Amino acid sequence: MSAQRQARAATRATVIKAMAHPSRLLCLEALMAGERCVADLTNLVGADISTVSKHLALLRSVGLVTVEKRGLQVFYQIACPCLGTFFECMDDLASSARSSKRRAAARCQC
Amino acid sequence: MSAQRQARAATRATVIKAMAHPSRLLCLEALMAGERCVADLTNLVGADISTVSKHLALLRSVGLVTVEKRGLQVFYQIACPCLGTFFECMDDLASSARSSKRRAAARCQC
DNA sequence: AAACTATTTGGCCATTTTGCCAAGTATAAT
DNA sequence: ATTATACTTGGCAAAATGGCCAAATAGTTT
Repeated sequence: MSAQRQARAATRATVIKAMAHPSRLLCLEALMAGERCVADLTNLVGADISTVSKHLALLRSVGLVTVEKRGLQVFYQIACPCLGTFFECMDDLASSARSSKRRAAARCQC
Repeated sequence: MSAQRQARAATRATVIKAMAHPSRLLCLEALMAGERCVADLTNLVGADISTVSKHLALLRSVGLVTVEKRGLQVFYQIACPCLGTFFECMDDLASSARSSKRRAAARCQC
């Protein structure tokens, strides 16, 4: 019974961990407006292209994005449109966590 | 302009990273059914109580859970009920990512 | 006040994650 | 065929995480 829960938690953690990085979130956010090639995302993130490529590979490995190669370029696209809602929710949480005294009433409304 | 995006991505990453661990997800899941004390969560997770305590402190630091001390015990409670929806979404993603050939059509519907 | 219970904190080591550079692969252009 | 372009992969050092034990803290009970 608990083994199943543990397994599910591990699976979820894999996906969530893949999102848990500023550069990867930046990519996901950009991709929500439409597909982008690696060079564009690299420019946006401001890191080495090899670094960004690895970040994207990770997102891909958990299914958060899909890939399509056209000519020399590789275009990445989000696979989970609902992320937008979730991100806003995280933003709300973050701001309430920042407020001087965090009280129970500050819970999110989503 | 981009500096603001970077900052927001960093903030989001902090919150999401806090969720990105099997034990912490297990705790969040349990807490969705109602508050729990550290001992209960420790029992559920199956790690040292000091380890679980640190996991909970992290969740608390980003505002994902709130705390209430009553007597000797400390009760943790989720601050963001919408997590349930999000987790299901992650589950869907994970299963489609697992399916033999991952195609664009396998995108989530949430 | 002493002993006990529930939880947190401090260290410390093992493991994982990041990021850059260099090298490799694939497709296109000359 | 060569050269160029767009990415990916391998390798390695630096930084961040995770987990246990021991010690400290806070609140209870005797």
